[in-house]
Amino acid sequence: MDNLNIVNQETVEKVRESLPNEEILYDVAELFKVFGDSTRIKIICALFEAEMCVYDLAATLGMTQSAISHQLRILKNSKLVKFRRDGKQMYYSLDDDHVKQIFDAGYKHIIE
Amino acid sequence: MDNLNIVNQETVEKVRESLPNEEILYDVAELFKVFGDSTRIKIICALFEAEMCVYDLAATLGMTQSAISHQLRILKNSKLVKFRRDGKQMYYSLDDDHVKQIFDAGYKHIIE
DNA sequence: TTATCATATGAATAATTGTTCATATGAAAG
DNA sequence: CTTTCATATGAACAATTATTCATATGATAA
Repeated sequence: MDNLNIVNQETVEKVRESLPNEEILYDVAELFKVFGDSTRIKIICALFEAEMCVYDLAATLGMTQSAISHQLRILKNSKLVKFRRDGKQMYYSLDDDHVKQIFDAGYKHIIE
Repeated sequence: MDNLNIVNQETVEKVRESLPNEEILYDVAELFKVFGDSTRIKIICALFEAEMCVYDLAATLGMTQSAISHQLRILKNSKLVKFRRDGKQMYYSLDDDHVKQIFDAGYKHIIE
């Protein structure tokens, strides 16, 4: 990738300087990837309403316990959900307001 | 998936009623999926600064013209970018403010 | 301690997806 | 019209990923 064919050198330089660093952009993309799956979006939406245990989430979404649990792990790893134990159940809930803000931003784009 | 083992029937019912419809959630997930790739996030970030032609985007990101073009097509299909011709070049730019709002929401979560 | 039950997890599979390479397209310049 | 050049696109490949099935874990209840 040489520079011989660059059309607008100034623009390229300006943009190169303005780009957030590689690693942050990678993390941002990874974060959006978590939102980029129907099952996880449904889990997130469900948790806007109430904290829920794994089996109830599965029943609500019509999916297996295992599938939900795998997806919850991804949400956990991304620090989007937190959980607590109550008796035999693990109750999951959203970790912070950012989740709602991110969801809403995307949701707005779709419904408009 | 029967209801025999549901732990909190009321919660399940409340959440079932509150969930946005299936199709909208699917579209929301599809939208976030577009943001969930490093290359596309970089393209989006670059276009925050200036409209750019395909080759300059490729040069800026250190990628091939073909890879960028393929990703621009995905951004185009999602109505996130628009474009115009100027001479031999196609100049791409962001289609609306939602793009920035969505990006910012995710970016905030990462840097905090 | 033992049995039970909700949840977690590993392996396997199918599907999706990003990049490359080769080539097509189509507007502009000659 | 013909050539050139920027961009677009199709096919192929490798990598990633969501779900399923089977089973492990570990807290609770007995």
